[in-house]
Amino acid sequence: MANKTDRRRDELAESALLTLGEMGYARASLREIAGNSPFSHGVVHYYFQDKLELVIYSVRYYKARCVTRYDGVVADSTTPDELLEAFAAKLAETIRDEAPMHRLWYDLRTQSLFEQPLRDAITEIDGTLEAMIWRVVDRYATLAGRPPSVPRAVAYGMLDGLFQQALLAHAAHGAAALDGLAAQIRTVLPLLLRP
Amino acid sequence: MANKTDRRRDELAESALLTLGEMGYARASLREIAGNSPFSHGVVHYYFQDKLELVIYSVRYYKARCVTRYDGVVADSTTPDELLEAFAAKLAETIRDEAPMHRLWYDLRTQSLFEQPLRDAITEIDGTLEAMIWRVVDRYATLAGRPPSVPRAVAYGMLDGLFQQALLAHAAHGAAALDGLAAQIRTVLPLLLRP
DNA sequence: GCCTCTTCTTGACAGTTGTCAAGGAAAGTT
DNA sequence: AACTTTCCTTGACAACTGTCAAGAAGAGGC
Repeated sequence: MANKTDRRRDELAESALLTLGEMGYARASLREIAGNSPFSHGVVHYYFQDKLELVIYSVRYYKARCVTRYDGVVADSTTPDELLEAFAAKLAETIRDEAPMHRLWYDLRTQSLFEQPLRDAITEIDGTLEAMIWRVVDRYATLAGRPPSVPRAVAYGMLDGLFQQALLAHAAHGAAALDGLAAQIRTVLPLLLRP
Repeated sequence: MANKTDRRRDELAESALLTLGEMGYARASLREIAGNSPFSHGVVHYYFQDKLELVIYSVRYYKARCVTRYDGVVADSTTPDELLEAFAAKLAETIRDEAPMHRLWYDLRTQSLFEQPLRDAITEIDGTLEAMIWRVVDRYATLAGRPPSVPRAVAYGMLDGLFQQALLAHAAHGAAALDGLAAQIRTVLPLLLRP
């Protein structure tokens, strides 16, 4: 019973993510979201109290899957350079394949600066992303036999900034920007280890 | 004549920035913007063609002033450490004093991922911010007598990412986050120079 | 005073939004 | 088969949006 309800919620979340990724948080109306789903617009209020609740549920639903994106890279790499290359490739790949989801994430994170109701959920998810990145950096340090030179928050802030710039460049200049990102990662990751 | 018109445009921009910084791009209506100005809501279309034109004009108006924010730091510092401390302090200060303007900037930059009409203006302004940051890093390198270890775009992406995280932390946990930012800058800036 | 051009206000327009209530359809239970 | 509960659609609501046209208010020249 709760199972079936959650199934529907997930289904709605999946449709919502499509629309949200295409239009952004502000311009994605419930009617548009429902239009990209097998249901009508009224059903949203049967499964969610708010537009906000739907949005938060949806982004949680997405991020829950994507925080494991680099775990394979971490597990499979046996040398620092191999990890670095695999990580850089994966970063570029996800911009290429999931740009709408990433811009949605940055959209919501920025909206959380204006709407408190979003803040807690966003802060929590951002923390899981930081942990995800730190697993990569930490493994990279282990493989290199050198300790990290920066704390978790710094590693995440730096790499997230580069990722965001790459996303912007990808939107502006197309796929060529992705090569730039890989090069940047090759420059930056070694700086995150003590010499 | 063109002078008086531009005067009014600036006046409207100033009011618009107040409202935009408070509500964000999506929820700041022209009526609300005009309500925080000495004029009525119709006047916007006398001086601007669009809401978009007003918003772009406004953010340009603001950023034109604020890209010189660190020029004093660059000009007055005589040692690497002095520059570093002054830069870190200035970063924290502007989050404390101008948080609404910064969240507006990130809001617009993210919206440019969804609305092409915004993209060119945003890309151009982002370039001036990159140049602003590079003037700091370049001067830091000169004072230290060591060359930078990363290109412009990397320096900007990294520092912008840290700044954004600090802005988020400031919104979530208050002014305490600003000390963290200063500490992070002390950690990161030296990494941007070749050993 | 009269006329003209600029500046600004008012009021309306068509469209969209989140929300919700009323009731139909479907599924499950007895 | 009758009844109950769950699920979903439809249609309406009040509020809000960007835009624009009509005309008032003001400034300046004659």
